[in-house]
Order: sequence, then structure tokens, then C-alpha cells
Amino acid sequence: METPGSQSSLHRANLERVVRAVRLAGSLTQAEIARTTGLSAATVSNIVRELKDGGTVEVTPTSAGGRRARSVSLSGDAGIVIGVDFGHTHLRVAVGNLAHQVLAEESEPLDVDASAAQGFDRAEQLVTRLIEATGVDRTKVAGVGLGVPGPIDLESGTLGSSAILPGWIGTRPAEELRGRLGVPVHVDNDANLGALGEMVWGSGRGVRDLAYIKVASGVGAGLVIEGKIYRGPGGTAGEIGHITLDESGPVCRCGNRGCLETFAAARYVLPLLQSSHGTDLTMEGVVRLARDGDPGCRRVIADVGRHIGSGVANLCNLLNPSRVVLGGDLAEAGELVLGPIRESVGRYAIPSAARQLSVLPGALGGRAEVLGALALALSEMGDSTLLDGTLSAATPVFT
Amino acid sequence: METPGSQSSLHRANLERVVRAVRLAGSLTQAEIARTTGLSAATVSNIVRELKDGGTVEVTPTSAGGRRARSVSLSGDAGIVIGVDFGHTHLRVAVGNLAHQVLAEESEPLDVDASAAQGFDRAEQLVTRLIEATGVDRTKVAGVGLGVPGPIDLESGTLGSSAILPGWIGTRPAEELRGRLGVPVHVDNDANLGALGEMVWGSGRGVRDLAYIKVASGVGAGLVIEGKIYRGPGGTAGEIGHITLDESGPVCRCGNRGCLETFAAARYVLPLLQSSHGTDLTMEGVVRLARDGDPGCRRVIADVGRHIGSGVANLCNLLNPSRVVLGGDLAEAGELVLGPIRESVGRYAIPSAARQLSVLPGALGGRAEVLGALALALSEMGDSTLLDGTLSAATPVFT
DNA sequence: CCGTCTATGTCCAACTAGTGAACTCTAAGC
DNA sequence: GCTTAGAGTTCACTAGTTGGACATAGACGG
Repeated sequence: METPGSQSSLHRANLERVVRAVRLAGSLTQAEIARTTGLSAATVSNIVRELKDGGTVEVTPTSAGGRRARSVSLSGDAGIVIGVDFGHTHLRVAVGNLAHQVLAEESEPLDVDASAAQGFDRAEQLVTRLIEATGVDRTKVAGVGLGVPGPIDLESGTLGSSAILPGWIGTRPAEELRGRLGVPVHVDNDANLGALGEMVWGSGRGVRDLAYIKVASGVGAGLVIEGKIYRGPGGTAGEIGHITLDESGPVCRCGNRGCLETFAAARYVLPLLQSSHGTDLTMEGVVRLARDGDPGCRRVIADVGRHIGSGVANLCNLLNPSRVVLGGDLAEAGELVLGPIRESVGRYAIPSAARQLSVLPGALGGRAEVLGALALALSEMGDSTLLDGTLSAATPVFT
Repeated sequence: METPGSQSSLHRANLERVVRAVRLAGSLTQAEIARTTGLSAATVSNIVRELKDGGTVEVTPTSAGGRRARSVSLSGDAGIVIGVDFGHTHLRVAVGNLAHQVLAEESEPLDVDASAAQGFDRAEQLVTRLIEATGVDRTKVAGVGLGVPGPIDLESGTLGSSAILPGWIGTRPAEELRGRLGVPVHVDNDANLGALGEMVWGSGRGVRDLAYIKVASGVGAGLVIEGKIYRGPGGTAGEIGHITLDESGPVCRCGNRGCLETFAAARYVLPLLQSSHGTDLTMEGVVRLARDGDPGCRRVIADVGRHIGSGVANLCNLLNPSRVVLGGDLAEAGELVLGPIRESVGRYAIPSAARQLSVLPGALGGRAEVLGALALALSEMGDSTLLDGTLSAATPVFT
């Protein structure tokens, strides 16, 4: 690591500046890079040559009809990143390149009762299969992003209490997967990754402050503050599910009463419908029935929306984000749930905080988390690992 | 403004690095600067000379007993900044220098019904008086930080609905004061400034994520996220006072029911004691009585604490700060109010979010806001205006 | 079909700024 | 009084950005 404040650090920063600009736009000519980065054309010329030699960037000799600009884009095979998302009933893996393109993606059901070891085995297999399917070289894998449905202690990397995957408590998922795949693995919880995914590819594009609310087995929020995921000093920011809505409400698994979860999470909501709609109902089922017009399901979903809206109103008063993106199974209900949320927010949030707020469904559905994991892997590479050209040499991966 | 990525921007960054290091430590020798900033001794030598010539820094030829290190400190008279705080019953002004030293400070009562014009007149007079009292040259005033007890629209700079100073709604305080004093004025609401003050000088030192809760006529919070005041895209973050605690609670001035304010703010709490303790009770009075053992006041304060604790618990679940600092009149009650807050937080916040949380009283009392205003003025100068040595020449102030 | 125009990308000399090494200086320690 | 060691300065060197000159090649008008 060079000393900060030196010229070489400036150069490095300028390299990153260029890479970021290219990534953001997909592809740019050198002149455009110069304009967007503010660097001079000469510097850009040098930097592009350096990047090209390093293999991080590709220059397609002549672009479309234009004058004769050579368009610069991130080279697809300079390195690939992998996103892994453990959900509460599924495992999902995506493979992407540095150009933010998803090369392959697949999901498979995962037994809720699976042990952690089984889960990691399955993940390893699926990753291997997808890499082979895309035909890229395994040595090109630069990093893995991993999503788990529970709180991660950032210091130790251990998974805290997660009633969703009970067998996993106390494991260190990143270590575990790192051991199997031999590449750096970065872990975060599913709500944060969902937020990241929607921010990069989905309903959160262009917004710097947003909250991604994931309603599934539990209720969690991923907070994006000034363009960055905010985890809080202890790593547990975003626990919107355990905001107290009613001090004398139902007892929650966290030990308190009347948490938002007890009004909105699948595990508390589904039982309400079991006497009338049978016992093996899932949240997806409820949503489907509601869309088909089932009044009971509609009512339940509206009530859930109202409660979520109360929680979101609190969140808006405190953080005043410009957008709230709803994810998880429930988001499929569309206006059936968004309407009541907006209504509730309008009622309980102070007007100035709610005024410019937009409440949108996630654009990525169940893919938000894997894609977020991809984005995590990309961003944790620091945008600089990929610059020094030593990528394939420095990280002896697989064999 | 130079282009980013140029060498001169690097140089500027290094200048700031040095100034920051010196400010943080109060005074350093060049060798120490080199060690803490990571710059080489030669570079530090150049930079110090440049800063000394520019007048931002002072070099005291020989320090105490040491070998023969020349200690470098921010020069006190390179420029001064002013903090102005309009409270709901007072006006407070502080004068400080670039070394973060407070040179003079004074407060005087301000009639609640005063018109905005009257208020600004008074502020101008007090500022003038204090500048004269300190004996510094008026041309040295580099900027003013201004605190107002209500939401400020960051775009337009207008003061939103404030039931605290009714005559002020729609005014543009920064413009107003700028017109009178002829210097750049930066405005923010009192809770944010209190947070800034406590962060720089008070109970928040060394913490990067904290919430400053100000309980006075209303209840507001100033959020510090990763070392920076967070205002939210709309500028209204931190409105903890209007979190809903009880959907069927008392009607709040904001139009909702059961807001935290209706359980904690002076305007709602004092009436509870008027039948037993007389009608001209103030919050300070209640606190004093409680400290003296009055059971009614103790009970009221404890109840307020419990409710604040509920709000803080929500805040912790969402943001997971490492510290909560209590400000405003109520903070004087010490453990009488902090105990119930902690208890309530422990009960309603999820354990992992509350574990490393410390709840402390503000260390600055009623001065937090003015000092925060000073800090705002300093920081809005960008810590770089003060570097280019053109300070006194560039801003023709007063006469 | 050809000359001119214009925007792109490259090259080079100039300049800015940080760094290591050598050097000077001064108080402390013996 | 001599030595020593850390502090600060000077200087030559190097890294890296920049403006301007230059080559290039499509677009446009005739």
C-alpha cells in the first residue's frame, strides 16, 4: 500500500475514476471519459492504455457510424464475480462480469432444515456448475458476494440468531465458503443486498437515499444512505421488523410485543388464514389468491400494508429517504399492498418527510438479493484489485 | 475550482490533511505531523511554510523543554467564525477562532413573540458587541453558523412550519442575517447543530454514529452518520418527535395522534403539573423540583424518559448508533431521566442493536447549539477557505 | 469525387508536487 | 566539551498531469 497523499495514490484514484465512469455508462469514448471525469484528454489516453494493457478494459476499434471514436468498455473476461444468496427456502447463484453483466443465474430449492454444511455443499456445487456453464476460466473468479437471511456480526463474521435457518447460528458463512471456493467472500444480510441490487439494477437507480423493505419470513430493511449501504457501527441497522407498533400486541420471537413483524411477517400472518384457507398456505399463495380476488387474502394483505406503512412512516420521520422499495414475496401483490402502505405513510409520517417520498415495488423480484451479492462482490473488490493487472496471478484460485 | 484529479487538487488535499491533523491535536511538531499524516518530512516542511505564509498557522519557535521541535498550531487570529442560536426563549451567540477556541459567548432572553425582524436586529447587535469585546478585527469574520428551532428547506433556505417562533415562518434566516452582517451565513436546525456541537466538543467526541435527542418545547433529533450530520435528501431527517407511539394517543400539533412529542415535549408535559404545581412552571423548574425530590415531578420525568426510550429504541433498531446524547432542558435531570430511557431502550430495542449503545447526557448543556453553529461555520468554510490565505482579502466584510 | 472541417486520439515538452538522502541545527546526556 | 539523536531544511530526482501541437478519418458542401 502506498502512502496516502503521494502522487501514485492520485494516479490510482484517477484510474478508479475512469473505471467507475466506464462502468456507470457501460461504454464511453475517451473524449467522453475526459469530459465526465474532468481529466484531460492526455491523461485519459495514458490511463486507457494502462488499463487496456492490464486487461481490465476493452477498446473496440471503431464504434457505430460516429466519427472515429474508439469506445472503451470494461472487458468482460478480465474477471468474474459470483453472487450467492441463501434464502429461507431457496439457494440462488449468479455469475457476472466486471461490466455488470449477468452471465448466468440459477436458483434451486433449499430445504429449510438443511444443515449449514449441506447448504454450503449445495452452494459450492451450484457455483461450480454455473461457472462451467458460462465457459469462463475458474481462475478468473475475483470475488464472491454472499447473502444470508439473518444478522451478521461484522467483526467476527458470525451469523447471529436466525430463526430462519436455525442450524446456521454461530457459523461463519464467509469463512466457510471461502474455504470451499478459495476466493475472497464478502457477506451481508439479505435486506442489505436486496437494497444494493435494487439500487444498482432495479427500482433504486439514480436515488442516493433509499430503504429497501423486505417482507418475507421476517421483515427487514436495507438502508442506502448517500449512495452507500449503511450497516451501523454494530452492523445491525435496518431492523425495522422489530419496531414496536403496539406495546400490548402479540408476542414476537424477539421477546417483545407488538413488533412490526408480528403484523407483517409471513410466520405471523399465514396462521390467520389457515382456518379458512388450509394449512399449507405460503405467502406467494396468499398473494396469488388476493390477485385473483379472494377477499380474505386481500384484507390480510391490506392490513399488512397498513402496518408496514406505520413502520415506514417512522423510518421516514427519522431518515427522510427519497424512495422506499418493497421487496420479498409480498411485493408481488403490487397495488394491493402498496396502496395501504402509501396511505399509512401519508397518515403517520410528517408531511414534509413524506412529500417527496415514492414507494415502489422492487423491479427485480426474488433476484434482488443475488444481484446485490454480485454488486457487493464488485464493490468489495474496491475497484482497485481489478486494476493492477495482477488479478489472475495474485489469487491462486481453484486449480 | 481546479479540476479534480489534478496534482493541485492533491496538494490541496494534503494541505487539508495537515490542517485537520493540527486541529485535532491542538498543536503538533512537524515531525509529528509527518507521522500522523503519512506525508514525508520534506512535504510537511513545504506545507507548513505555505500555511505559515498564508497566515493560517502559527509556529512557536521553540516549544517546551523538548529537543528543539517547533510546534505548529492553528493561528488564532487568521480568521474568526460566529455561531448564532435562536432558541425558543433565548438568543445565544459565540465567537470562535479557527483553532476551535471559543473567544466569547453570551446569551440573552428573546421574547417568544418577537418578530423575525426584531430577532435579527438583536442578533446583529449581540454579534457586534461580542466581536468588539474580543477585540478582533471585523474583517476577520469568515463565516457565520446559524441555528433555528425548526425545519429548514435546504433548497430554498426558508424556515418551515415552526410553532415555536410563529412569526418566523417563511423567512429565510440565512439571507436575512447575511444581509445584515455581510458574511456567508450557513443555517441548520437546532437539533442538527446540537449534534454537531456535542460531536466536536461534548459527549460525542470520538464517536462516528450518534443521535442527539433534544427535548425542549418539541422533540427533535440530530443524526450523525459516519461522522457527518445526516439531513436526508429533503432535509427533514431526525424528526423523532413525530414517531407514533400510540395510535389512539393525544392529538399532536402535527395533526397525528400519539406522537412522541405528545408524551415528552414541554408543551404537552407541563400542563400535567399545572393543577398541582401552578401554571407558570417551566421545564427547568420541573427538573429542579425533581432533583429536590418532588415526587410528582420525578414521576413525570420518569414517564417522559420511558416514552423517549421507546422512540430511541425505534431509532436504534433502524440506525444502530453507538451513542445517544440527550440534550435540552431535560438533560439536566440526569439519571432521573436517563435511567428510564435506558430501561425503555433495553426493553424495546432488539438486544444486538442496544448492546453497545451508550446513552449519555449532553456535556454542553444549553451551549451545544451555539457551539454546533460555530462548528457549522467552520466546516462550511470547507476547511479549505481557511487555507488559501486570501481569506481577509477575498471577503470584504463590514467596513 | 474532392477539398475542407471538425472532433478524436496521441505525443511531447513543460510544469507541479512529493520523496529520499544528505545536511544543518540544537538541546540533552555523559 | 564532546557526542548523539531527533528536528527541520535543502536539493536533486521522479511520478504524473497538462496544454498544445499533430496526425487521423469520417462528414459535409460543392
